Amino acid sequence: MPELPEVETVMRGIAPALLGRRILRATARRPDLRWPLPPRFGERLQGRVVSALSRRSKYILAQLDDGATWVLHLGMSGRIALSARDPAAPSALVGAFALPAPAAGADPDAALGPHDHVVVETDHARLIYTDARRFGAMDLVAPGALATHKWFARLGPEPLSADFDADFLAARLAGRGAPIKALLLDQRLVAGLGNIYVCESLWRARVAPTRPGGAVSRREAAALTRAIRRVLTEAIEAGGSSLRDHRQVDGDLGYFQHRFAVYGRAGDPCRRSRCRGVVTRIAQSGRSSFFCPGCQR
DNA sequence: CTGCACGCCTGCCCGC
DNA sequence: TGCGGGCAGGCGTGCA
Repeated sequence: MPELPEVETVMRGIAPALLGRRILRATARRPDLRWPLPPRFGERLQGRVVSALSRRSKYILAQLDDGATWVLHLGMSGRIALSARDPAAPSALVGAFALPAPAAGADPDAALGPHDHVVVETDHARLIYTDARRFGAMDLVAPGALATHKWFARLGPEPLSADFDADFLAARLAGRGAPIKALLLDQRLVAGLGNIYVCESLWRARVAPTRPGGAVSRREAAALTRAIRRVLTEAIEAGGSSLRDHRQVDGDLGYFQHRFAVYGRAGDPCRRSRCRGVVTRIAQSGRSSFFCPGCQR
Protein backbone atom coordinates (compact mmCIF):
# COMPACT_ATOMS: atom_id res chain seq x y z
CA MET A 1 0.00 0.00 0.00
CA PRO A 2 2.55 2.33 -1.09
CA GLU A 3 2.64 6.06 -1.06
CA LEU A 4 5.31 8.11 -2.75
CA PRO A 5 8.29 7.01 -0.60
CA GLU A 6 7.45 3.32 -0.90
CA VAL A 7 7.00 3.62 -4.67
CA GLU A 8 10.32 5.44 -4.92
CA THR A 9 11.94 2.66 -2.89
CA VAL A 10 10.44 -0.04 -5.08
CA MET A 11 11.53 1.82 -8.21
CA ARG A 12 15.11 2.04 -6.96
CA GLY A 13 14.99 -1.55 -5.80
CA ILE A 14 13.99 -2.99 -9.15
CA ALA A 15 16.46 -0.83 -11.10
CA PRO A 16 19.33 -3.35 -11.02
CA ALA A 17 17.00 -6.00 -12.43
CA LEU A 18 15.43 -3.82 -15.14
CA LEU A 19 17.59 -0.87 -16.13
CA GLY A 20 19.46 -1.58 -19.33
CA ARG A 21 18.13 -5.15 -19.32
CA ARG A 22 16.28 -6.83 -22.15
CA ILE A 23 12.89 -8.36 -21.41
CA LEU A 24 12.97 -11.95 -22.62
CA ARG A 25 9.48 -12.90 -21.56
CA ALA A 26 6.52 -11.17 -19.96
CA THR A 27 3.40 -12.98 -18.86
CA ALA A 28 0.08 -11.64 -17.63
CA ARG A 29 -1.54 -14.46 -15.71
CA ARG A 30 -4.95 -12.78 -15.78
CA PRO A 31 -6.36 -10.19 -18.21
CA ASP A 32 -6.83 -7.42 -15.67
CA LEU A 33 -5.71 -5.85 -12.43
CA ARG A 34 -7.96 -2.97 -11.45
CA TRP A 35 -8.51 -2.35 -15.16
CA PRO A 36 -7.81 -4.51 -18.18
CA LEU A 37 -4.14 -4.84 -19.03
CA PRO A 38 -3.34 -3.42 -22.47
CA PRO A 39 -3.89 -5.73 -25.43
CA ARG A 40 -1.00 -8.10 -26.15
CA PHE A 41 0.72 -6.90 -22.98
CA GLY A 42 3.24 -9.72 -22.79
CA GLU A 43 4.11 -9.65 -26.49
CA ARG A 44 4.63 -5.91 -26.48
CA LEU A 45 7.10 -6.10 -23.58
CA GLN A 46 8.99 -9.03 -24.99
CA GLY A 47 12.29 -8.13 -26.61
CA ARG A 48 12.31 -4.54 -25.30
CA VAL A 49 15.19 -3.01 -23.36
CA VAL A 50 14.35 -0.81 -20.37
CA SER A 51 16.25 2.37 -21.07
CA ALA A 52 15.17 4.49 -18.09
CA LEU A 53 13.24 4.15 -14.83
CA SER A 54 11.48 6.95 -13.02
CA ARG A 55 8.57 7.74 -10.74
CA ARG A 56 5.68 10.18 -11.15
CA SER A 57 3.33 10.41 -8.18
CA LYS A 58 2.73 6.78 -7.16
CA TYR A 59 3.42 5.43 -10.63
CA ILE A 60 6.61 3.70 -11.73
CA LEU A 61 7.58 4.51 -15.32
CA ALA A 62 9.79 2.15 -17.31
CA GLN A 63 10.95 3.70 -20.56
CA LEU A 64 11.27 1.12 -23.32
CA ASP A 65 13.61 1.20 -26.30
CA ASP A 66 10.69 1.39 -28.75
CA GLY A 67 9.60 4.70 -27.22
CA ALA A 68 6.66 3.32 -25.26
CA THR A 69 6.39 3.60 -21.49
CA TRP A 70 5.46 0.69 -19.25
CA VAL A 71 3.52 2.20 -16.36
CA LEU A 72 3.04 0.35 -13.06
CA HIS A 73 0.86 1.26 -10.11
CA LEU A 74 0.96 -0.82 -6.93
CA GLY A 75 -2.50 0.15 -5.69
CA MET A 76 -2.96 -0.76 -2.03
CA SER A 77 -1.43 -4.21 -1.88
CA GLY A 78 0.93 -4.40 -4.87
CA ARG A 79 4.42 -5.80 -4.33
CA ILE A 80 7.32 -6.77 -6.52
CA ALA A 81 9.65 -9.65 -5.76
CA LEU A 82 12.87 -10.35 -7.65
CA SER A 83 15.04 -13.35 -8.11
CA ALA A 84 18.04 -14.15 -10.25
CA ARG A 85 17.32 -16.31 -13.28
CA ASP A 86 20.61 -18.11 -12.84
CA PRO A 87 21.44 -19.38 -9.35
CA ALA A 88 25.10 -18.75 -10.11
CA ALA A 89 24.58 -15.12 -11.11
CA PRO A 90 26.23 -12.49 -8.94
CA SER A 91 23.63 -10.87 -6.70
CA ALA A 92 24.58 -7.42 -7.97
CA LEU A 93 22.70 -8.21 -11.16
CA VAL A 94 19.37 -8.16 -9.38
CA GLY A 95 20.22 -6.31 -6.23
CA ALA A 96 21.28 -7.57 -2.87
CA PHE A 97 17.66 -7.88 -1.78
CA ALA A 98 16.68 -10.55 -4.28
CA LEU A 99 15.05 -13.80 -3.31
CA PRO A 100 17.06 -16.95 -3.88
CA ALA A 101 17.04 -18.12 -7.48
CA PRO A 102 14.84 -21.11 -8.23
CA ALA A 103 16.70 -24.37 -8.19
CA ALA A 104 18.24 -25.30 -11.52
CA GLY A 105 15.86 -27.38 -13.60
CA ALA A 106 12.80 -26.57 -11.50
CA ASP A 107 9.80 -24.93 -13.14
CA PRO A 108 9.81 -21.45 -11.60
CA ASP A 109 6.13 -20.94 -12.41
CA ALA A 110 5.19 -23.87 -10.22
CA ALA A 111 5.87 -21.78 -7.13
CA LEU A 112 3.60 -18.88 -8.16
CA GLY A 113 0.68 -18.03 -5.91
CA PRO A 114 -2.87 -17.02 -6.81
CA HIS A 115 -2.10 -13.30 -6.52
CA ASP A 116 1.08 -13.37 -8.60
CA HIS A 117 -0.44 -11.67 -11.64
CA VAL A 118 2.47 -10.55 -13.82
CA VAL A 119 5.85 -12.20 -14.34
CA VAL A 120 8.62 -10.45 -16.27
CA GLU A 121 11.96 -12.07 -17.04
CA THR A 122 14.94 -10.09 -18.17
CA ASP A 123 18.25 -11.49 -19.26
CA HIS A 124 19.30 -11.68 -15.62
CA ALA A 125 16.31 -11.45 -13.35
CA ARG A 126 12.80 -12.60 -12.78
CA LEU A 127 10.30 -10.07 -11.48
CA ILE A 128 6.97 -11.08 -9.96
CA TYR A 129 4.17 -8.55 -9.45
CA THR A 130 1.82 -9.64 -6.67
CA ASP A 131 -1.37 -7.80 -5.76
CA ALA A 132 -3.95 -9.50 -3.56
CA ARG A 133 -6.53 -6.73 -3.64
CA ARG A 134 -5.91 -5.96 -7.28
CA PHE A 135 -6.24 -2.19 -6.91
CA GLY A 136 -3.03 -1.87 -8.86
CA ALA A 137 -2.75 -1.24 -12.58
CA MET A 138 -0.40 -1.40 -15.54
CA ASP A 139 -0.45 0.17 -18.96
CA LEU A 140 1.71 0.63 -22.02
CA VAL A 141 1.69 4.22 -23.19
CA ALA A 142 2.64 5.28 -26.71
CA PRO A 143 5.58 7.65 -27.23
CA GLY A 144 4.65 11.21 -26.31
CA ALA A 145 1.25 10.25 -24.92
CA LEU A 146 2.10 10.27 -21.20
CA ALA A 147 1.16 13.88 -20.57
CA THR A 148 -2.33 13.38 -21.92
CA HIS A 149 -2.81 9.92 -20.43
CA LYS A 150 -5.81 9.75 -18.13
CA TRP A 151 -3.65 8.79 -15.14
CA PHE A 152 -1.30 11.76 -15.56
CA ALA A 153 -3.14 14.59 -17.28
CA ARG A 154 -4.55 16.14 -14.11
CA LEU A 155 -1.84 15.33 -11.59
CA GLY A 156 -0.52 18.15 -9.45
CA PRO A 157 3.19 18.86 -8.95
CA GLU A 158 5.61 16.45 -7.32
CA PRO A 159 5.86 17.41 -3.65
CA LEU A 160 9.66 17.19 -3.77
CA SER A 161 9.93 19.47 -6.79
CA ALA A 162 10.58 23.18 -6.68
CA ASP A 163 7.09 23.77 -8.11
CA PHE A 164 5.57 22.75 -4.81
CA ASP A 165 6.28 25.75 -2.64
CA ALA A 166 4.49 28.01 -0.19
CA ASP A 167 3.12 30.30 -2.90
CA PHE A 168 1.68 27.40 -4.81
CA LEU A 169 0.09 25.70 -1.81
CA ALA A 170 -1.32 28.92 -0.35
CA ALA A 171 -2.90 29.78 -3.70
CA ARG A 172 -4.47 26.35 -4.05
CA LEU A 173 -5.88 26.39 -0.51
CA ALA A 174 -7.37 29.86 -0.77
CA GLY A 175 -11.14 29.83 -0.66
CA ARG A 176 -11.40 26.08 -0.12
CA GLY A 177 -13.82 24.83 2.49
CA ALA A 178 -12.79 21.20 2.55
CA PRO A 179 -10.52 20.03 5.37
CA ILE A 180 -6.80 20.35 4.69
CA LYS A 181 -6.51 16.57 5.11
CA ALA A 182 -8.80 15.94 2.14
CA LEU A 183 -7.12 18.60 0.03
CA LEU A 184 -3.63 17.18 0.54
CA LEU A 185 -4.94 13.75 -0.44
CA ASP A 186 -6.26 15.19 -3.71
CA GLN A 187 -3.70 14.14 -6.32
CA ARG A 188 -4.71 17.11 -8.50
CA LEU A 189 -3.35 19.50 -5.86
CA VAL A 190 -0.12 17.64 -5.10
CA ALA A 191 0.79 14.20 -6.42
CA GLY A 192 1.92 11.23 -4.38
CA LEU A 193 0.72 11.86 -0.84
CA GLY A 194 -1.49 9.25 0.81
CA ASN A 195 -3.19 8.89 4.15
CA ILE A 196 -0.08 8.16 6.19
CA TYR A 197 2.21 10.92 5.01
CA VAL A 198 -0.57 13.51 5.06
CA CYS A 199 -1.18 12.68 8.73
CA GLU A 200 2.54 12.79 9.48
CA SER A 201 3.08 16.07 7.61
CA LEU A 202 0.15 17.79 9.31
CA TRP A 203 1.54 16.76 12.69
CA ARG A 204 4.96 18.10 11.82
CA ALA A 205 3.46 21.39 10.68
CA ARG A 206 1.16 21.53 13.74
CA VAL A 207 -1.97 21.91 11.61
CA ALA A 208 -5.12 19.96 12.54
CA PRO A 209 -6.46 17.75 9.73
CA THR A 210 -9.91 19.25 10.19
CA ARG A 211 -8.87 22.82 9.41
CA PRO A 212 -10.61 24.15 6.31
CA GLY A 213 -8.08 24.70 3.54
CA GLY A 214 -9.01 28.35 3.25
CA ALA A 215 -8.25 28.84 6.96
CA VAL A 216 -4.63 27.72 6.61
CA SER A 217 -2.43 30.80 6.91
CA ARG A 218 0.34 31.65 4.53
CA ARG A 219 2.85 30.90 7.27
CA GLU A 220 1.26 27.50 7.89
CA ALA A 221 1.21 26.74 4.19
CA ALA A 222 4.94 27.38 4.15
CA ALA A 223 5.41 25.13 7.18
CA LEU A 224 3.33 22.44 5.47
CA THR A 225 5.41 22.42 2.32
CA ARG A 226 8.56 22.08 4.44
CA ALA A 227 6.97 19.35 6.58
CA ILE A 228 5.87 17.37 3.53
CA ARG A 229 9.29 17.61 1.97
CA ARG A 230 11.02 16.49 5.14
CA VAL A 231 8.63 13.63 5.96
CA LEU A 232 8.86 12.23 2.44
CA THR A 233 12.62 12.63 2.25
CA GLU A 234 13.16 10.88 5.57
CA ALA A 235 10.88 8.03 4.52
CA ILE A 236 12.72 7.61 1.22
CA GLU A 237 16.02 7.51 3.10
CA ALA A 238 14.61 4.86 5.46
CA GLY A 239 13.40 2.87 2.47
CA GLY A 240 16.74 3.17 0.77
CA SER A 241 18.55 1.80 3.80
CA SER A 242 16.00 -1.00 4.03
CA LEU A 243 16.96 -2.17 0.54
CA ARG A 244 20.31 -3.29 1.86
CA ASP A 245 18.78 -5.37 4.62
CA HIS A 246 15.68 -6.96 3.17
CA ARG A 247 15.05 -9.63 0.64
CA GLN A 248 12.08 -8.07 -1.14
CA VAL A 249 11.45 -4.71 -2.71
CA ASP A 250 7.82 -4.80 -1.77
CA GLY A 251 7.52 -1.35 -0.28
CA ASP A 252 6.27 -2.92 2.92
CA LEU A 253 5.49 -0.31 5.51
CA GLY A 254 7.38 -2.38 8.03
CA TYR A 255 10.40 -0.51 6.75
CA PHE A 256 8.92 2.83 7.68
CA GLN A 257 6.30 2.57 10.34
CA HIS A 258 8.49 2.61 13.41
CA ARG A 259 9.16 6.22 12.54
CA PHE A 260 5.56 7.39 12.46
CA ALA A 261 4.71 10.19 14.86
CA VAL A 262 0.92 9.84 14.74
CA TYR A 263 -0.19 7.29 12.12
CA GLY A 264 -1.57 4.20 13.83
CA ARG A 265 -0.72 5.57 17.30
CA ALA A 266 -4.20 6.40 18.64
CA GLY A 267 -4.14 6.58 22.41
CA ASP A 268 -0.37 6.99 22.61
CA PRO A 269 1.34 10.13 23.88
CA CYS A 270 2.31 12.81 21.40
CA ARG A 271 5.99 12.63 20.53
CA ARG A 272 6.51 16.38 20.47
CA SER A 273 8.64 17.48 23.38
CA ARG A 274 6.67 19.18 26.14
CA CYS A 275 3.34 18.36 24.46
CA ARG A 276 1.09 16.42 26.83
CA GLY A 277 -1.42 15.56 24.11
CA VAL A 278 -2.68 12.11 23.19
CA VAL A 279 -2.81 10.95 19.59
CA THR A 280 -6.42 10.76 18.47
CA ARG A 281 -8.11 8.99 15.61
CA ILE A 282 -11.02 10.56 13.77
CA ALA A 283 -12.79 9.65 10.55
CA GLN A 284 -12.73 12.13 7.67
CA SER A 285 -14.66 11.26 4.53
CA GLY A 286 -14.50 7.62 5.51
CA ARG A 287 -10.79 7.45 6.22
CA SER A 288 -8.83 7.54 9.44
CA SER A 289 -6.96 10.66 10.42
CA PHE A 290 -4.48 10.54 13.30
CA PHE A 291 -3.44 13.75 15.00
CA CYS A 292 -2.59 15.34 18.31
CA PRO A 293 -5.26 17.80 19.46
CA GLY A 294 -2.71 19.20 21.89
CA CYS A 295 -0.32 20.68 19.37
CA GLN A 296 -2.20 20.58 16.07
CA ARG A 297 -4.65 23.43 15.71
C1' DC B 1 -16.80 23.66 -10.08
C1' DT B 2 -16.77 21.67 -4.93
C1' DG B 3 -17.28 18.24 -1.40
C1' DC B 4 -18.45 13.78 -0.14
C1' DA B 5 -20.18 8.86 -0.23
C1' DC B 6 -19.38 4.70 -2.26
C1' DG B 7 -17.44 0.68 -4.69
C1' DC B 8 -13.78 -2.12 -6.22
C1' DC B 9 -10.99 -6.68 -3.98
C1' DT B 10 -8.81 -9.65 -0.44
C1' DG B 11 -6.58 -10.35 3.99
C1' DC B 12 -6.09 -9.63 8.66
C1' DC B 13 -7.21 -8.69 13.30
C1' DC B 14 -10.36 -8.24 16.97
C1' DG B 15 -14.15 -9.51 19.92
C1' DC B 16 -17.61 -12.78 20.88
C1' DT C 1 -11.87 -22.92 17.28
C1' DG C 2 -15.10 -20.47 14.19
C1' DC C 3 -17.40 -16.47 12.56
C1' DG C 4 -18.91 -11.81 11.71
C1' DG C 5 -17.59 -7.04 11.57
C1' DG C 6 -14.48 -3.53 10.85
C1' DC C 7 -10.37 -2.08 9.09
C1' DA C 8 -6.55 -1.29 5.42
C1' DG C 9 -1.63 2.73 2.56
C1' DG C 10 -5.71 4.27 -3.87
C1' DC C 11 -8.51 5.89 -7.16
C1' DG C 12 -12.58 6.72 -10.14
C1' DT C 13 -17.49 7.57 -10.47
C1' DG C 14 -21.60 9.69 -9.41
C1' DC C 15 -24.51 12.57 -6.74
C1' DA C 16 -26.22 16.98 -4.48
